[in-house]
Amino acid sequence: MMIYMILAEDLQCLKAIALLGGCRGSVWVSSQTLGRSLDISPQTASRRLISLERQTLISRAIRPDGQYITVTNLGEAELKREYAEYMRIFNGDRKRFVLTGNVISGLGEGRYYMSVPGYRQQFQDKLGFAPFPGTLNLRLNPQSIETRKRLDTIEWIDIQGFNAENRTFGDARCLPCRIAGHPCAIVLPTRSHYPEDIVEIIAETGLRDALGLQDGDSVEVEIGYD
Amino acid sequence: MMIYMILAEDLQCLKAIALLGGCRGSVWVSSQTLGRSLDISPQTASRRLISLERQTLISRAIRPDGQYITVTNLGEAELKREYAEYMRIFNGDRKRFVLTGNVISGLGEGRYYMSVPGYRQQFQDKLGFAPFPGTLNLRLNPQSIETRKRLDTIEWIDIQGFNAENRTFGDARCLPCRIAGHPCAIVLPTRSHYPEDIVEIIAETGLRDALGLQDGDSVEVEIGYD
DNA sequence: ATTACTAAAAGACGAGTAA
DNA sequence: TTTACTCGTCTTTTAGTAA
Repeated sequence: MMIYMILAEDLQCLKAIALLGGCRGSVWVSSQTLGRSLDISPQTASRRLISLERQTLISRAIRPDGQYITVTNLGEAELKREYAEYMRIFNGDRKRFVLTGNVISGLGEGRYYMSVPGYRQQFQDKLGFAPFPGTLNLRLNPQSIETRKRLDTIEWIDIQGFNAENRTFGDARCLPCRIAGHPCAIVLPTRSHYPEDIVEIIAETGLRDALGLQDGDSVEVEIGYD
Repeated sequence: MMIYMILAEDLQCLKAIALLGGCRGSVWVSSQTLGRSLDISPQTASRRLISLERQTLISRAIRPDGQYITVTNLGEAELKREYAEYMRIFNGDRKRFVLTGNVISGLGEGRYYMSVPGYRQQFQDKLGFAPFPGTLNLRLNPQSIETRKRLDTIEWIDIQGFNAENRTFGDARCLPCRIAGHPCAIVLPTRSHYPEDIVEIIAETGLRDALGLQDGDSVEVEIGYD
């Protein structure tokens, strides 16, 4: 279970950088200023930064007057893991979210991927149902986009990529949810970028038919009610 | 600014205990199990627990088969501080909350306290207005009680206690908010216990008159929109 | 099995220094 | 001013042990 764990001191340092805005862009930092804010010597601060860089948790541009630091995706993921743990402590298990969006037409890619056995089997194993060959695509309303972002801090189920039919199928992740009581899951490619206002949903049955949905219809997606 | 700072290792250990449920009651832990979950030796785990106990961040009952640990209020406060920092990282400054409740009659104590100069002056200085002599009391609806709990993790403004008129006036804290656009603040005694479903609100003007409120009327309190 | 001590080993810290 | 090295010191860790 425990494969790798960030050191407590490194985490503390990473968090300090994130608090300065390191997740949103480059922030100026010097060993001295960082050291002061963490109550450690500039030397130690310098060493911490080197350590974080070696772990690719931050990236740096070193200048004569200090350094410009950005928290990498890996670093941000680490912080989100931590954040999620605090949410578990204080918000218990009622991590309930509701996304609202409107049905839109997809590109038909979902239908294809859902038919690939390498994916189907994993969904069956990990979600408890084999997906209907087709996905329901929703365009989220602005408020739900914010909620959607917060979902990145809770636990998704990993779907492993594989090779088949002379091509590569990438990693994905999914999050169980419900629409009008139907067990579904939000599916997302892990690596390639995906529009933040769109979610793609799979279920055991065709949701359009089952719920009589048409493009433009409003749909509520409930997460964490299981 | 930096008076005291919990060590990163101690924090990590405290968090692990909280994740086991240490904030909600006693949890069984042994040096070995704790060590395994933190990837440290049982000896180090033991030392960490001793350290946390010395800082009164946890309390322990040691038995031949392990120990029963509870996170103290101080320990929980420390974890909340940490949680709040992660919220700042990921939720930015839009820490927006809405409480909904119904107007109820208070005991008239609010009116008295708001007339005490030692409090009035502090409210003027720290909130930017001198409070109307009287408070608006709300009974929160169940959902808002949950939201109310989360407010404990964000930053309140401290109001210092003092001695005057041959008695002691205790510490308090307040949180700026708005009702129908009016700048207000939730006020709460720091030490004495206060019902979790009641909030007491002050403003520059009498809100009952200004908004035409009567007992039982529903009111929305917005926090973090400033 | 525990906790928690002592003592040896390991590792982190910060002063000094160079660039 | 920086960063980041070396090096002596000091702290922390863990093994071993007792209770």
